[in-house]
Amino acid sequence: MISFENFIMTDNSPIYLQILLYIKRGIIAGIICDGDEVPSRRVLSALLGVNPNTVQKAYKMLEDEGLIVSRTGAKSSVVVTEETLAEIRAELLEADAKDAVDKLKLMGVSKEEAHALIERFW
Amino acid sequence: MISFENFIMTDNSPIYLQILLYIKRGIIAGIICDGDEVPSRRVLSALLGVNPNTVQKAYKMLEDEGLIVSRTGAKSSVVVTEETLAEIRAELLEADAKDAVDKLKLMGVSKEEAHALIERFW
DNA sequence: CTAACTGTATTAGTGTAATAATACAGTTGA
DNA sequence: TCAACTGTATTATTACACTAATACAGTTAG
Repeated sequence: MISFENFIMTDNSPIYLQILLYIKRGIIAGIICDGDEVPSRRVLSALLGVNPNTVQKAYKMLEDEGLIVSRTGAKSSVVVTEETLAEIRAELLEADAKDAVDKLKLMGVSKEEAHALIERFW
Repeated sequence: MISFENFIMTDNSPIYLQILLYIKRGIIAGIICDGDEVPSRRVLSALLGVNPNTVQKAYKMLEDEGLIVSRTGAKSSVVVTEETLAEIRAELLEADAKDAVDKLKLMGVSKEEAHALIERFW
């Protein structure tokens, strides 16, 4: 059963996307592995304090991407292959790094300062 | 007149917030300075391909934060004091760095890899 | 077996982002 | 002066995120 301990609700982006990204990042980190069970829609919605439909939307998108399998009545679990792992790693890790670099550059931060910021907030 | 050359529409966050943040980051970078004129609501909306009301919403929020001054009929311009500069710098620069660090950590990236990513995408 | 859980689906309602079309008041430069 | 710009405001409409309540079908552990 995968954990949502480190899940933090950030603003300005849809909750279903935050759930989706949290799971994808967990997969990239190797914390969430092939075969791991995800919490049921009802359980996770209660845990996060959101509507079951919101969780369902996130899970449905994950299923459409082939990252979880669901069947009526049974628990849903994670599916990770080498291909999908490489895909989402390229999709997220690089996107996040690029996004951060862009923002810092826009604020006139030098590369040295960027490294210092990494050190400071790590 | 401040420029929107480097403005890129990123998804999943409201356009009016993207406009607001673009201007704040420009102020932090020192590219947008006290007294600089901002494009009129109609001009900027045409430039970005969005509705004038969307720009107005961003400008209204900037005015509420004391970062621009507007008066009917005249052009609006930026107001930057040492205090507001320090405020938004702390608000944005640290938030962006912290956000990036959190995301990378969540993906199991090491501090060394993070530095490498900065180098790669700078 | 069956109760308690699963996933899935539907309908209705709320709030907000964004668009569209106007209107009006004030400023400014030629 | 006055036309062309400014800011500001209003109303209506669309789309989406989210909530709420409910229903039904299938699974699973005791």
